[in-house]
Amino acid sequence: MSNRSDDRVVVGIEACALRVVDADRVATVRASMPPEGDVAEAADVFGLLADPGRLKVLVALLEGEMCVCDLAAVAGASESAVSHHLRLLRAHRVVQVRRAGRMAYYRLADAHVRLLLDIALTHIGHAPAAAHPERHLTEEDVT
Amino acid sequence: MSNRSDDRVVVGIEACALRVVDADRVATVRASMPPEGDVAEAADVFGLLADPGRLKVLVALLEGEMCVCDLAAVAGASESAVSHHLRLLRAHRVVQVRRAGRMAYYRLADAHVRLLLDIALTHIGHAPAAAHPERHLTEEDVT
DNA sequence: CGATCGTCTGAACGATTGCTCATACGTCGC
DNA sequence: GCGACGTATGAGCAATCGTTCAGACGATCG
Repeated sequence: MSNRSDDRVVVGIEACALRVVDADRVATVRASMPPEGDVAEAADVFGLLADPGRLKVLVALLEGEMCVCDLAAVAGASESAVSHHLRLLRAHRVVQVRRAGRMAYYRLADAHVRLLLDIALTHIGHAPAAAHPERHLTEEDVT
Repeated sequence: MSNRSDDRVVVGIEACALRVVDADRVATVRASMPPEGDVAEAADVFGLLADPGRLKVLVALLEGEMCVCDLAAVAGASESAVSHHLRLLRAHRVVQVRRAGRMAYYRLADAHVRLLLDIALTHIGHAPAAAHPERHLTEEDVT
């Protein structure tokens, strides 16, 4: 599939023109890429799982429904912070609430998110311990 | 800060004391929760997938290795932005680079991330269209 | 050799995030 | 009724993120 690799092509498919090396491949992959909205939605869902506090809340909910204050205790966060998290998760239909008196019992409402959680936690345990760059970069890895 | 001694309990397991409703359950779930480091690591990985630009790059790499400029063309981002993203992904061992002359060909290096991508994209397509609250909240869902 | 290319990097800025604080709501006990 | 409770919300702030810009690096071409 090697088109002239010395013949750069300039494409202006969307907004800006970028040089590409393998125009055919770019076109193919571009075509097989899910629509912009779906990618954004997926990124959004991943974003919900990207916070340790929220993630702990969700992991706790894997075991069944819980009220806000217990979730806060499990996650080691303030009830206010947990409530904010639950609001976000509720807005994305990831959790569901059941009200009983003044209590609010939350539970996972998205099997697909539950699957993502299971996979992530399963694999993290026996992963090659990729690295723990808390937030800053710790690269220089490529040999 | 006194509490009822009948059912409410105050726990001070970690740093702050929080009121809990079901102390046994909190203890159980707390025990079954993966260690702090693992949760943080999982959150970190999800964070890598939480940006649309980065996600598009990774989805493109699902189909095989690509050079930076082609990835930029596919993702519709600047080559600099893509390079920054690839640096992050490299630091987390999510992608791997192969150098050929002045080109750099990247490819997915983490089967576990590939699985997460597959699942997310598969399910997003035929999800109940949870909602598209771009960034702001669009809740008022609980009946 | 110098010019150009593909890639990588650091600094800086704007946008977004997640927290705390204060407060408001509905529910329960007195 | 009143007060306490569990929860929900908004404002505000500090920290982080993702981008662009400018420039540097090694590799290749003439």
